[in-house]
Amino acid sequence: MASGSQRGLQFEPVQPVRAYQRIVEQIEEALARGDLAPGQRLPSERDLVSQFAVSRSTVREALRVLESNGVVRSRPGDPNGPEILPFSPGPLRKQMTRLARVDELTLSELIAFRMIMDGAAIQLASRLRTPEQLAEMEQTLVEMRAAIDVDFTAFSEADVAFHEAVARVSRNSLIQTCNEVVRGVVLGLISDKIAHAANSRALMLESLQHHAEVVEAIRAGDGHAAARIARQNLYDYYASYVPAPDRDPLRALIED
Amino acid sequence: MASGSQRGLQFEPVQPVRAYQRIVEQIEEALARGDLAPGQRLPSERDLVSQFAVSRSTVREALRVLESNGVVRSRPGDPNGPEILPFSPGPLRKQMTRLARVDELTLSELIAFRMIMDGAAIQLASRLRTPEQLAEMEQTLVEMRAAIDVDFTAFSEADVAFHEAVARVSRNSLIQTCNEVVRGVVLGLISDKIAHAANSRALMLESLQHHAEVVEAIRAGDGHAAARIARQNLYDYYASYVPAPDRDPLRALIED
DNA sequence: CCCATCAACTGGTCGGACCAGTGGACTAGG
DNA sequence: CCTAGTCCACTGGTCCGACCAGTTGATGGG
Repeated sequence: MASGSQRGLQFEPVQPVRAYQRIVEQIEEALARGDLAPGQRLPSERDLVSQFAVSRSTVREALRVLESNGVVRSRPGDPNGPEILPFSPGPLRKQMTRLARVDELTLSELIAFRMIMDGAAIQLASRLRTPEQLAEMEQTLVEMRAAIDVDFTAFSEADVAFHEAVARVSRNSLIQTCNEVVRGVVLGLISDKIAHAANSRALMLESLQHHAEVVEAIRAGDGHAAARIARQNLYDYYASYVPAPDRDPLRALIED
Repeated sequence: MASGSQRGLQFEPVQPVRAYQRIVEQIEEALARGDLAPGQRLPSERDLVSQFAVSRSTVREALRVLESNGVVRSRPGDPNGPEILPFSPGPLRKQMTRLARVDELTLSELIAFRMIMDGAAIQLASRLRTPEQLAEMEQTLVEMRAAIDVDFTAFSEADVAFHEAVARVSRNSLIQTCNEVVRGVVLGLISDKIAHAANSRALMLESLQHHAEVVEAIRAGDGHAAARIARQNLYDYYASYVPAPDRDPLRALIED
């Protein structure tokens, strides 16, 4: 093809590379190469000024970007200079929260995502769990039961603890983070509605029952059943807040 | 509980909140509230200086952070001021890549995530697809077959097109984006290894065969089978790059 | 030997300055 | 009337110098 032969000298749109960006790149490269490791310190801003041969404003803009990406942390007065941080999922979480908060995202989509993630985590957990971890999960069940007589928020916290325990067992930090983020966003959207629910005690009891069944299936090592029950539980718990026409995809995730 | 009664006056560790951070927060809040929407413009830096009552350096540091998070874009000379950007998966992918590069995220975890997401997308697609969308998927299969005789990268591109078509049908943009991001990260990690694989043609043929089976299951409306085949395909495709002890959780996602 | 003092740094913020661009208004030419 | 060219107010990018509050480690007195 004629156009194919020209691919070699195709031009790319050129956007100006700003000075602070090249500083960020240099530091990130040094980090990728291993010349810079977590725990080490960067030279002070004024030293960086002379090393990079730019003004302090430029150095500071680069540092602010690195800081917001979780790469370094600056503390005023620290004579050792900015610290290289170990990698943390914090910024990833921030980005995912942003993604989940974009208004084009339906409550239905969020809950579908939770059903998928939570189901997968439980499926993995029923295969990978140790006896101690199983005991840990059962302990969170006890706490949930106790929380029913206290408060809805207490129950909600215990519920979160259960799901976090499961996510830990899945040994997949991506699942863990996604679950955490989506749960937070969903709760932010409808926590007020749930709190005002009339028959909350009945809901809590039913939810507890479902969770117990999940743990039972995990104990038996039946990941498939455990995941199905978990998804069903999420559906029962949230479906009433989802507009009826949007419930179809959720049901598609339950039926096998 | 005694400690429980004190929870009300528990103190939290306080770290200095810098001026530029509060600017970032205010703008992000306005965006979350909907007072600011993609496509709109921010006032010029000098206007922001007077609105926030801080210096231009501070405003600029805030803008640099927002810019590195993909929230705004500044162009020199633009009289309309910085532009609010629509959400882009770019920064998300950057963070995930960063984590993957330091083994904070295992290749095994990434692939497990892909198996989960892709499986779920296909399960949803087999329920929600229209006849036109089914035809669209079959079209991508044709392109994959044609690409086998061209190039591995061409095949890879066609494969991406297939998965994107499926993700679209799932009508869940969260799944869509997550899939896209993780796929990009995985490819960045092992694309070079795959390219050097000896029997790449055999692999491509096998992969095509699997994809065809998936489409067949989608046509039949058997979401469960379709998802299982898809996960199996991903496992066969990537397992050899995963350290043997890490393959156990992946297999847990295939067995039902 | 311990502890209070102090001075040399640190990062955070400010204000002003200059530059190379952009884009809209304005004007001369059709 | 419309078009094409010029021009200028304003944009963001960068630099400079200054001040402040805070930390830290050395210093010196008990």
